[in-house]
Amino acid sequence: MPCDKSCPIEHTVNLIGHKWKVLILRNLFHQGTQRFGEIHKGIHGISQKMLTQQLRQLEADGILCRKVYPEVPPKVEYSLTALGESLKPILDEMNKWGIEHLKQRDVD
Amino acid sequence: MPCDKSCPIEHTVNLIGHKWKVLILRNLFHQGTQRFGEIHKGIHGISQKMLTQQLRQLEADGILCRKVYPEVPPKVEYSLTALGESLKPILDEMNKWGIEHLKQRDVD
DNA sequence: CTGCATCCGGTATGATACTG
DNA sequence: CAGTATCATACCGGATGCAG
Repeated sequence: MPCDKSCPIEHTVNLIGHKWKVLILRNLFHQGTQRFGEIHKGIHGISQKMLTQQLRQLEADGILCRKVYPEVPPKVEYSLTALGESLKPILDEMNKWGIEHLKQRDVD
Repeated sequence: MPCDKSCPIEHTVNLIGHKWKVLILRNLFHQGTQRFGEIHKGIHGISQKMLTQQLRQLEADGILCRKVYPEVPPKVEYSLTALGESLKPILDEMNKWGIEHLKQRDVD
């Protein structure tokens, strides 16, 4: 029933249903405003191209804000918008679940 | 800091950080135990192969249970395990966020 | 008839090198 | 430093085939 195109979960997934996007959000939630290189270092295994692509999509969806400083060397900062901040409860739940599940893993 | 390999969010993302997996979980949470064809119909745009692949991964990770009935015509049912059920709060938050955000969209 | 494995063509992704 | 361009590769979707 909620599986139409107006399904809330489907809508959410269309915006952040991608591994890298969640990890980008995690970084911004935890570190606040960050530069491109900072985010890149903080996410293990992502390529520059993929990071650029995902950042641009998140920006286009109004989840984060991209601020370019016209300097040399170039400096670009990314920060969460209000819409991005509103995703925090989801990230929190994922964090809580991960903690619980890692505890169980340790028991094994 | 939490960005090591033991980061809870990264762990969670590795298990369900995929668009189709979240939608599969949504279906099972909403409809309970379902057959392959039911899930396929319920998720718009997914191919049979992708559905099979994602279901197998979720099964391998212990999130859902696959039960084959040796009948003609064949029948395969998928249901959530206890581990899968424990993901519900995450789905709930995604649902809540989607509802809120769709409301804002309507205003536009 | 259902569930799913295989083959093939298009698309997305990763590694590297290069630019402003 | 923050990307872009290029190319090799891996992944994905669609059609087909097959077993039960």
